[in-house]
Parts: sequence; C-alpha cells; structure tokens
Amino acid sequence: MLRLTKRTEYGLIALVHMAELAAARPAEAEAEVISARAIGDIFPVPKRMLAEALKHLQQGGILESTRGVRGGYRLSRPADQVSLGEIVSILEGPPTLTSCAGLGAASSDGGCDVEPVCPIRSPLARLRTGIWTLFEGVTLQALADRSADPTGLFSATG
Amino acid sequence: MLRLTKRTEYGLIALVHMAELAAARPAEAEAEVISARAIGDIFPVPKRMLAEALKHLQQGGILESTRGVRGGYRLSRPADQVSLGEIVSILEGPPTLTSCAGLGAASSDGGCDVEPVCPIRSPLARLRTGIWTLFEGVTLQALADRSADPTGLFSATG
DNA sequence: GAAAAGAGCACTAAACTAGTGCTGATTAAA
DNA sequence: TTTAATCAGCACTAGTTTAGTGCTCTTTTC
Repeated sequence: MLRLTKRTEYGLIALVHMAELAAARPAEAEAEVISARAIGDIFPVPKRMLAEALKHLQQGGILESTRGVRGGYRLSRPADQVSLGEIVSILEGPPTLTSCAGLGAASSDGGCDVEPVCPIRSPLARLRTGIWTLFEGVTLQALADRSADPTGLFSATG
Repeated sequence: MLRLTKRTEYGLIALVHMAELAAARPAEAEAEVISARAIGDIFPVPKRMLAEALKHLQQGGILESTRGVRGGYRLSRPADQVSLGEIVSILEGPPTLTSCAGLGAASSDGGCDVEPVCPIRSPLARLRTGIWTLFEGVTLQALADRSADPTGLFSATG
C-alpha cells in the first residue's frame, strides 16, 4: 500500500533529529557528531536497524561518519540541501510505482509481457514522475519544521 | 519501494481498456459488458488474478457485473468520474506511507512506541496527504488519454 | 440440460521485511 | 598500551506479503 520500510522510517527520524539539532545551533557552528547509540537512546527504535539506516545514509553521501570513541554521524550538507527524494532513494531505491516504470525506462522492462500492448505504461510513468517530483521538492529542512507543510502544496505560496 | 501490487496493475489495465472502449463509442450508447476472459485474451496477464482484481472493483462499486453466459463487467460510472485514488484504495487500501500515518489517524497508532516523541509523524502525514491528493486528482479518463499528462502537473493549465 | 461467466474460499511458493548475531577496524581516553 | 566506544560488513532467521493457482458454487443464456 505504498508504504515506506521501517528502515526508512528510522533513517528519517534520525535525520530529522539531526536537522533539529542543527537548527538550534548558531548557523556558523560546525555540526557536532551524534552516535547511533545516542539517537537510539532518544527514540525507542531497534538500535541495530537504526544503525543500518545510518550506515546506508553515510554510503549515500548524506551523512559523514567519524569512527572510534566519541565518533558518530553528522549531516554532510545543510538540511535545506537534502531532499526527501534523495533520502528515500538511498534507503529503498527510487519510487517505481510499477515493476515496469523504473526511472531508467527501457532497461527494466525486459521481464514484462504486457509491455507491447500495455495501456498503462505511459500514464503511470508520468504519475511516477509526479510522485518523484513531490519527493524531490520536500527538503529535510521542511520535514524538521514541524509546523510547516513539507510539500508546499497547501501553503500560501502554492 | 512505493510499488503498486500486480493485482492493482492488472485492475488498472482492465479499467483503462474499458475506458478506451467507452471513448470509442457514441456518448449516449450504453456500455457493453466485457468478460474477464475477453480482457485476459487481449493482455498477457494471469487471467485468474485479473478476475480477482475485477471482482474487487465490482465490490468497490467501480464496476457493475452481469453473471451468466454473455455476462461480464462494465464501468458503473463514466471514466472521468473515477479517480485513481479510488481505484488504488479499493485494490490495496489507501496509501499509508508509514505504519502510523493512516488516514484515520489515532486509531492505527496504538502499536507505535515512537509516537510520543516521533519527529516525523506530522510531516509525513502531510506528505501522505499530498500523495493522496495527487492520486485523487487523476481520473481514469486521464489515464486512458495516453498523450495527456494524467497528473495535470506538467500541462499548460498547471 | 450444457456451457459460459462471475462469486467465494483456500492453498502454495517465492519474495520481501524486520530484526538479530557476530566479527573486524578505528580511535579517543584512561 | 590497554580498554572501550563506535562505525563497518556479512550473514542469518522468522514473519509477513505478494503472486499465482485449485476447486466448487451460483447465475444465466442458448
């Protein structure tokens, strides 16, 4: 039912928390690292899964990691330069909607028998683009600003 | 990865096909019924799964069924009065995005330990609304019009 | 009747998800 | 130099979901 995985949820919780910490700091101050353990102590989520998510986010370039005692993670970019699309894409791949509507188009269509006569391929591909656009337009900053509408669809500027 | 199920795909294929048939007919003409077998003969999809999808769509009120020889299904409403949101909602439930962000809000939150301190509940609920709005805004008619943008997000009127 | 078609229930196999176990590498601090 | 905190990597299990099939029953036209 168009659901994000738990790992993505945990990753998002951690990222939003880091963005909130950053917002509470003077803009010039360097971001301090925060360990997976520390985040897991704050939010009652399975610590190992949380660590998995953080690891992936590091590999995806959203987080920087420091190892060893007093190590941890921090955002590698300001929160307003990280999109939800990028986060979700790293943690569970880009939204595909259907098996045949991958971003790369033709490459992933090999296995679909319907493709030559499929009446929904093209419209669903456009719909997927719409969803993707929505995700790309939501920044981590917007997610962390709890009172705001992250999509911008319902605010005055829309 | 935010993917629709196969059953939903098959249901959409059938519905779009019916909408195309309707478009090729004079507006006043009554829609003829088309059997699950006939649709399955046109598109190379598992016939039984297709039948499952059609059955659900009938139960959901989008299709009318006629039993017996020469029976089958037809749209119970014009294609421009059926939204993709309604279709998806019938075939796999409304998009929830996260386990705790159900449409009914509080009722489905019982099992979430994070809820009291969750930093992403509210923003994700708004994002879910955005996706839902997108789905609600796409009509079956728009899906059947292959050259058009079903979301309306990228057309001149947007 | 016979055959075509939908309605309903139950079942299996494969894939995915959530979560855990364990070991290794790196680094600050005692 | 030892210790402990922390990230990094691999593999494994159990539960759930998804895809697809089997079978029977009812309805309706011919």
